[in-house]
Amino acid sequence: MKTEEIRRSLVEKGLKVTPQRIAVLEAVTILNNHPSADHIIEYIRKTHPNVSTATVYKVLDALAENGLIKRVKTERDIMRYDAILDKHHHLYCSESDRIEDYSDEQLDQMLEDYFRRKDIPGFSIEDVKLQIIGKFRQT
Amino acid sequence: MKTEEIRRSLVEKGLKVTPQRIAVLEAVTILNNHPSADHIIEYIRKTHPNVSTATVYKVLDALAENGLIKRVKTERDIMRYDAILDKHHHLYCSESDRIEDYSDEQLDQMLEDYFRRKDIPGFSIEDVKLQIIGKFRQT
DNA sequence: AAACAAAAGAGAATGATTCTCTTTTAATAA
DNA sequence: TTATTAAAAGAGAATCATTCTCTTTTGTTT
Ligand SMILES: [Mn+2]
Ligand SMILES: [Mn+2]
Ligand SMILES: [Zn+2]
Ligand SMILES: [Zn+2]
Repeated sequence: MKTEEIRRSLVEKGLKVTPQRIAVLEAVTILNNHPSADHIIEYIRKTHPNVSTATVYKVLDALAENGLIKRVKTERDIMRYDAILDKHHHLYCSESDRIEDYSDEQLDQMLEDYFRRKDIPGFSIEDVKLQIIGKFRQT
Repeated sequence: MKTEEIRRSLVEKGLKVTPQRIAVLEAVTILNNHPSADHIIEYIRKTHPNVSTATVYKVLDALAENGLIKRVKTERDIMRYDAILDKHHHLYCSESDRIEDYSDEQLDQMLEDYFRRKDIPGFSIEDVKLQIIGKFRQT
């Protein structure tokens, strides 16, 4: 995502264009391994040494609220972030913090079909998330 | 789960039988709405006023490590616990902290079949968890 | 250029959980 | 039954990701 594109997407959402927001959105895009706030702060500070921790959290919130990034839940007490907005699932490593993307339209289709037919009494489904936990082979 | 049964299951796992462990395991069983550590502490203190917070956390860890209870992850920064050990999924309310059990053998079978056929390159699956998010109708 | 709401910065606060250290206790052996 | 001892409990401090509060700065609009 080029800087110009980032500017445009911020304006589009009615968000003020600030260097901090640009930097954070760039960081999440470039650090494409579902970075944590800490990762993002570390990365950003190389070029913007004075960015405050609180600002990064506030920016991440604003971006997530406005659908410019997604939050990725983990087993730990640490939120991770994702610049990929298309529907996809995640492969979680059971022995490290690695999280990889997993897109599978056939699977999504199957689940959608299944839950369209199958009614859960007293409950209306909004979203079905899959956490696929396992081990990555070799590197 | 009767107290005697609890004693037996602790012994079976090689865990010392302590009043605190019995109380916590009883609490998780009786508070059958996937209680948090806080809920459990509150409940236990009615009859065991001197139980320490740290002890409850340590007991919950020990019970979970030994498969006597299960951890239930939430969207929040709060762990919940489950005395039901059979395979089941959870329905998460998108507007409250309510979590209900959802068992669906047909679904499990479908997913198992799917992932037995479908290989994810470089990844070996250990577990597939489903988070079903939505709204409970009426109460 | 001025005005102003929104955003950033600094640092304290929060809160679930973990840690450290001391005391107690359940299990086992004598 | 009593003594031994490793494991567990208790108390309270520490941790640490995240949030909050308050002040200062800045992006956007006139
Ligand atoms: Mn925490
Ligand atoms: Mn927290
Ligand atoms: Zn992703
Ligand atoms: Zn359950």
